[in-house]
Amino acid sequence: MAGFQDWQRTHMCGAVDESLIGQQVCLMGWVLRARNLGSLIFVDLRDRAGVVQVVFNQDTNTPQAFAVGQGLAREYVLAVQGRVAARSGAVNDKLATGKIEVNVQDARLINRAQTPPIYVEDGVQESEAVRLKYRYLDLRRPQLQRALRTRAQVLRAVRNHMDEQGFWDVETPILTKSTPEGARDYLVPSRVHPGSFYALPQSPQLYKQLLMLAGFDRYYQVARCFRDEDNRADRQPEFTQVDVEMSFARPRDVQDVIEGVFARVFRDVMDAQLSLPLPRMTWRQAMDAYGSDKPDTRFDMRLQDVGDLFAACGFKVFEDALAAGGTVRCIKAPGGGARLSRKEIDALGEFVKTYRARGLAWAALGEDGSLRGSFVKQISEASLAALCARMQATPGDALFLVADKPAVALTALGQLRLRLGHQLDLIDKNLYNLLWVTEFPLLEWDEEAGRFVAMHHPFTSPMDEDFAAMESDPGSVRAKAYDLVLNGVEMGSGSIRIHDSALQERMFGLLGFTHEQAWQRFGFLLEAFQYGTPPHGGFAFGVDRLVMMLTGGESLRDVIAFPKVQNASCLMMGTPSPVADEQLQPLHIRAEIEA
RNA sequence: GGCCCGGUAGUUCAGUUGGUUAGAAUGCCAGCCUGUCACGCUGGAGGUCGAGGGUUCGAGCCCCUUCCGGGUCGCCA
Repeated sequence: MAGFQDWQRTHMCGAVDESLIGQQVCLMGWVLRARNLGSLIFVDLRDRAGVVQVVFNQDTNTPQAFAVGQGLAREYVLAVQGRVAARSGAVNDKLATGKIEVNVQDARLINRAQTPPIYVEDGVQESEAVRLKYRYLDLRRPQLQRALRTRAQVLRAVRNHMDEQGFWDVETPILTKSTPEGARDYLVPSRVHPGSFYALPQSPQLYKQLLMLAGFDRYYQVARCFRDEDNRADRQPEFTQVDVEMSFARPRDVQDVIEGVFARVFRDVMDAQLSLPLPRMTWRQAMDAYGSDKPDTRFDMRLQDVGDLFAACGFKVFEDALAAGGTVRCIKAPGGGARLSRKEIDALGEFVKTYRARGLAWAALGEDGSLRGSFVKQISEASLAALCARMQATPGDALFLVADKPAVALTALGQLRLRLGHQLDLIDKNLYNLLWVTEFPLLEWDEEAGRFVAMHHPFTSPMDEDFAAMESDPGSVRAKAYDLVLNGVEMGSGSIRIHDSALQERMFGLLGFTHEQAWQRFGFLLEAFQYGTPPHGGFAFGVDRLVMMLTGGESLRDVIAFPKVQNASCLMMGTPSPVADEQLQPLHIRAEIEA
């Protein structure tokens, strides 16, 4: 291996084009594939810019150069000097550089490679476990390179915009304080303080509020956050969010800034125009119409309240649910919904049960106008007719109903709506539907804990109009909280914060904290609030999810360079790992693993 | 913590009611090949059927336990 120190790379492989025909180039890259025809060897040479064909020829190459070509295998690192030429063989339409090739004049093998366990090509079928173990090889695939390039472009667009809007990028600690409420913390033991622990931040929430108190006025940060909870395709234990906070801001002021950032990202990265201001709906409207606080508005199929039609319909399931304070909601699967087979409908019934619905009632309107379904024989004709009228059902439609507690009925039908939207292919994949969901409830009841918990976080301000109900009817209080939703996925959330010490204590009271507990846990904040706190509010949105949406990825693993798997381990490095007792001793920790 | 799917050659998979020596494709190795581009042709090597236990004359296949990967409910202020 002769090395390459005295060679100067002139072009990226993927950047060689017809304009260079006749010119001398020096390329360096990885061997995607070598086709050895004996005295003629074609090599697909790859770098991050693309692939180009280089040709070794026994008749024209020096024996030394040709020997390099003969010794090549996949993923070897190669340097070639040669002349760009129009293809003397057939043009390859599948290759961006398919009209040209590089005829080798000299070549050097820079490094060899083991036979790779995966193919470094898009559209291959290796299991994700193998790909993640060899992530550095998987990352060579064009698809992942594109995704991470998009990610870099998104971050650049965000930073450019926020800088231009007068926001200062301030870093906050990674070693921070464990707080109750919220997700489980990742903990870091202190060597100097035996028995004490730092926590990795779930978000820079309190720091950014204190920065407002400190007069920074407009702050943002690309912040890494950590949550020790079970993962999903769209949930990683560590993730990146763009964290924003503004002083003297109303909800609309924050939303304007965030809309601006998203418009900038769509313009710079996707070359697409967002129409501003974005649509808005209240949380109540979203739940009632879509059965979700993050509605996918790319298709209609709205939920309807049909409970009033069934108070005395003769069908015990509906009547009992209503009598127990429940509700009956309905969606209409249009055109072709009635063609769903019995087996498919049974599967839908099982599906809603995973969301705690007791069952799924259905009715299908045949092309001849006849009605069949799970409850049509047990219900009065008048109720059926009223239902069809309310739902504006036409032949070929199917109706699905859930009768249950409101929260269950809405969620189950909302999820069913999404499933049917996909199953019946009602979703235009080219749309990017962004919208605000506003006026979230301040609190939600936690059955397990037997108390209210904050829906957003405990620092969220109630709406002024609802102050009076805080103690008398806490569940009805709305918050100055808002989420940004893209195609049914929560991009981020924000709120106007409490900036008054007394109101903050009132809020802690609603969460069941005594005065002493509140001061013990958040004393630094309550004290800080006494030193002249400006009204303030902000927002945070997930970079990983946004990039996933923009690149059409199925999982956050597709847009994070070194992701973790479901059980939060890294298959490549073997993270986490046990440590030696000698490492634990200075930390005053002894590991005793429970059986 | 619950539920569902999966684990067989380097890789992707097939493997019938439990029955001789576990197959295919691709990759890999060797040889041939001047216009290939998933090059082609000839030949060859390659297996702890995730692991442990059980049932059986006999287990890739049946049962139990467990590990690993994926999805999901709970959880994720």
